[in-house]
Formats: sequence, C-alpha cells, structure tokens
Amino acid sequence: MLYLLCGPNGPSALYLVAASHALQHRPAAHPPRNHERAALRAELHCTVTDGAVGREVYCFEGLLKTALARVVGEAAVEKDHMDYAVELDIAVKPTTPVPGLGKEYGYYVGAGNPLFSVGGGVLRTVLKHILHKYHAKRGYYVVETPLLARTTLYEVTGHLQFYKENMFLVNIEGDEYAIKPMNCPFHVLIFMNLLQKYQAKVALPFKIFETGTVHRYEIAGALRGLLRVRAFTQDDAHIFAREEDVEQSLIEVFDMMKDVYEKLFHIPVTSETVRLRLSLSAKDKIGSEFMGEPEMWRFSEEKLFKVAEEIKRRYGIEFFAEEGEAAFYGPKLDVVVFEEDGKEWQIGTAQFDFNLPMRFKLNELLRETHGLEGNIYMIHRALLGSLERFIGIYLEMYKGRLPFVLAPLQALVVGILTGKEDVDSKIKKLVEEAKDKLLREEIRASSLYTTKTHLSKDVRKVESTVKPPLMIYVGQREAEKGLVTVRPYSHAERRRLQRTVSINEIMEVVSEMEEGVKALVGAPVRLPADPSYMT
RNA sequence: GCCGCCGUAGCUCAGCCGGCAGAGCGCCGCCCUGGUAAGGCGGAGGUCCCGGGUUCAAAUCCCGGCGGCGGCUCCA
Repeated sequence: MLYLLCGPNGPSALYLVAASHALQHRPAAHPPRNHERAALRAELHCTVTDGAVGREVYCFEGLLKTALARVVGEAAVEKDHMDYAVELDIAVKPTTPVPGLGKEYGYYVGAGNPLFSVGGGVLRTVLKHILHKYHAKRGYYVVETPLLARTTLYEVTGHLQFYKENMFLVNIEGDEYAIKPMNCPFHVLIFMNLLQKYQAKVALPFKIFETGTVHRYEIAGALRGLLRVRAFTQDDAHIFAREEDVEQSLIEVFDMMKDVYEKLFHIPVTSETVRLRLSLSAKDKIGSEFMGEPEMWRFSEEKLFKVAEEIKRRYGIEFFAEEGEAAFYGPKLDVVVFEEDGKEWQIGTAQFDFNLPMRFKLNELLRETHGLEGNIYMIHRALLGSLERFIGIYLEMYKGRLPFVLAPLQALVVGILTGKEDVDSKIKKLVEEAKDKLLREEIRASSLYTTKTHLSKDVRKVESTVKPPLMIYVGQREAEKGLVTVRPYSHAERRRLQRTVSINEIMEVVSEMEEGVKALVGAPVRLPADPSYMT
C-alpha cells in the first residue's frame, strides 16, 4: 500500500513514500506532523510516470534513501471537520480585522464589505439606538427604508443620470433594480405620502431620520480601511423647510453635531479638532456634473455661506470654501477632520438641495396643502457621516479607546490574589459581588484573576487590546477594608483616574461615565452582552 | 481603474539566490507571589492567501486570480 504525503500545495506537489517504510522508521517519540496526518488519511493509487525514480534525491526526514520522482495518481482523502471548516473559511474569507481592534469587532468579507462581529455588533446597536432616540427627541421621525428599488425611482431623482457609475444594479424578473446608494429618495416619498393624506397637519419643517445602509460602487483603489468602504450606514436625515426656516434648520444641525461629538464621543469641538468646508459647485460644470440652473446654485451657495459665518460666530469654528466639491444636487457644508499627515476626511455634512423638491414637484404639492408661496428646500444632513468612517477615525484618534457606553467590554474586575487562602476568599467574594452587581445593571462586565507578580503583565495585555473603559481592582488592601479601587478612563485627560469606593458606590462611577449619553437622550443606554470571551 | 509594496502560527513579523516551517507576544502546564503597560521554565499550535505552471523537489521561481496597505483619482 502506498500513501500520499501531500505537500503544501496539495496533491499536485507530492512526496511519495512507501507507507510501511515511513511508519516503520519513524521514531515513536516523533508522532506524525500535521501535513503528514493529512497524508496518512489519503490512500493513493498511483503510477510512476517519470524516469527519475531511483535517482538520488533529497530525503524526507532522512528516512528514505531514494526519493521518488513525479507521480500521477488519485487520492481518496477522507475529510475531517477541519477540512470542512477550511473550505467554509475560504468561501467566506474573513480577512483584515477592523484596524486597531480584533476580529471580534469585525472584518472584511470582500473588498470594502465589512462584517460586524459580536463586538462591533454591540457597538453599532447601542450607537444606533442612541441616534434614534436623540433624533426622535429633537423632532425627527425615525423610519426605515428598503435596500432595493426599481430604477424608475432613480430616474426621477436624477441618480441614474448623475450617479449611475456608483450604483449596484440588479435584474429581477426582467426589471432593473438598484441597491440604494442614498436614502433620500425614500424619505421624499414618505414625506409626499404623508402630505397627500394629512395635508396641512404635517408640520414644517418636516424632519425625517434613518440609520440607513447604502451601497456604492467605489473603484477598488479608492477603498481604505473603514474610512472608505462600499457598504456603509449613514446617520441620514432630511429636512424639508420653507426658505425662511432654512438657515435656522441648518444651524440646528450643527448644534446637534456639537452635542453628539462632545457628549457621546468626548470630542471637544474646536478649530483644532474639526473644520468646516463649504463645498461649492464648479461653475463651468453646472448642467453636466452638477444638476440644475446656475441661479439656484448661486442662491443656495450664498445661503450656506451665511450659515458658515454664523457657526463661526457661535462656535469659533473656521471654514474654508472649495469649488467643485459640492454634491451633484447641491452645495454642502461639511465637517472635516484631519489626519496627522494632513489628509482630510469628511464626517458630518449638511447639504442644500433645491433639485429633488423640483423633480418631485414638491412646490406644487405644498402650494395645495400648506399654501406655500415660495419654494420648499430640502436639507440632507448627517452628524457622523457614516458609522464606519466615524468609528474608524475615532479609533485612530483615541487609539482604540471607545466611550464607556459603546465599548463591548465596559468594565473589567481584576482580582489580585495573594496565595493566602483567607485573604483570597475575601478577594474572590468582592470580585464576584462587583461583577454581579454590574451585570445585574446590564453593564457588560467581566473579571479576571492575577497575582502581584502577574498584575502588570495582565494590565498591559488588556490595556493594549480590549481597553475596558472601567477597571476595578480588588487585592489584599481592598479586601481588608471591604472596598474596591476603581480606575475609570477619562477621555478628557486621556488617562485613568483612580479612587477607592464601596461596592455600592460602583454604580455611581458608572453613572458618571454615562452622563453625556443621559444628557443626550435622557436616560442611560445599556445593552447586555456576555463579554467574558474577551478576557 | 492605474502605479508601488504586501499576504507565513491567534497577533506582529523573519525566512524568499528552491532542499526537514521559524522568532517574539498570546494560549496551555508548572514554578514564583515584587499592586496598575513585559517574573522564570516547559509544552501545544501551520492549506506558508487561492488556482495553474516549471522542477526529482516550491513558502521560495513563473503566470492568473482574490484580499490588504500606500499614492493618483474619487467620496460618507
């Protein structure tokens, strides 16, 4: 009987070995290596086709005096569960993890196509919940719209004319559909349907919000980590306002941005952290790349200029104008951040749009329902831009330190054991008490035990990987007093603060860490999940 | 889409002038018991991205693909 030893490239590159020979000569102390195990499962019927058999060649582990040359054969390989796992792995191909974090947060399953795993899932679910509630409190209706629509919709909006090269198109039963590249067409439809049914009862300005996932075909070379992907979720909203309400509505948007950046993400909004970019049309391309009439562009660009000046007056944030940066349907006022190398990334945006209302004949409709005299204008806006990009930039800025409410592992209780049984049992009791208390309150908490010797090594490990915003230490000192040492991470100071508190006071520390979110949405936002796999 | 670099252990990477698959960290076990980012010893752990080709022999050389990073271009 002959056995096939598969080389790294499988059956095409072979070492052929007489099995009895190999097995006989293998010292008992050296069990088969991995690639041999696979080989030993494979039964081979082969014919030697090359005249080289018998030539002096290199030996496999020095066991054979004569290696065999080329063979052609068929191998019947019995698959084990690992083989199937490997096949599936290749089919799905999890590749690069989210930069700075592990694969438990997320990874790419195709070019520009991120998957959010259990860690990223918690982060995004909490973030979306906060955004939904915050917008609802600020007078936005929260909706959800489908991924697919007939392309006829995008003919009306102009996307098919101005944006087609970025759209994924799909044919279903002979009809052409598009995967939505933007949420706005659906939001216009919803507004129109409400107007038709409820007429003047629909209050202006009308504000509609969605955490909408869109897909855009970006050329492969444009993709860049989480900062530029093909599938992403926008915190997208549209405001339909009369001319006299436009400026106030826009200023309100920037007020909300500041609110969310500072209270949820601890990012101080100053000229040092963010800048405003007034993105204008290129005059010679109006009609080709930019949709609509020159007068309307001039009108709306002036409006945005006034808003930019007002924001500068209120918040002291500088702005700069750039021609040719506008969206195809209107000019924008973008929030941009700069990387260390000077590369700029757009996050939040407020975009002025006179085109879509015209295309959907909204002026005429509102003339009937609301006795509108001028025009209705549409504002497209996003506070974070896309969740992916915002999180990607944030992870860079804060070196993977997420805000308390978003971190998959929020609190880690560390027991420092002494080796003395009576002391250790007290320590363990305190650790378990602290953890149970946190878990009961739906804080994502876990624990780990270490010793004085190992403490610094274990701290280094969690501080360089999962980075739990709240660390709680229990050692001999704490056990003697029945207290715990808390070390919450302060984003403002970029370091951990420390104090010693009773078990009952732990939730006060948690409460302090949730303050920003409570200020935003009125209540803490908690999502239980078992994070113990992370420690 | 174009140009350049890259893909090897859970992670970061070495090996790449073809010839037995490597290190550090992590993980597991033992020893230790120096309180806030590296204590000591031992062990386990691989489809060298995928597919073809050349060769007695490929992680290594050639062709094609996929994926990642950086630049151009483009955008949230």
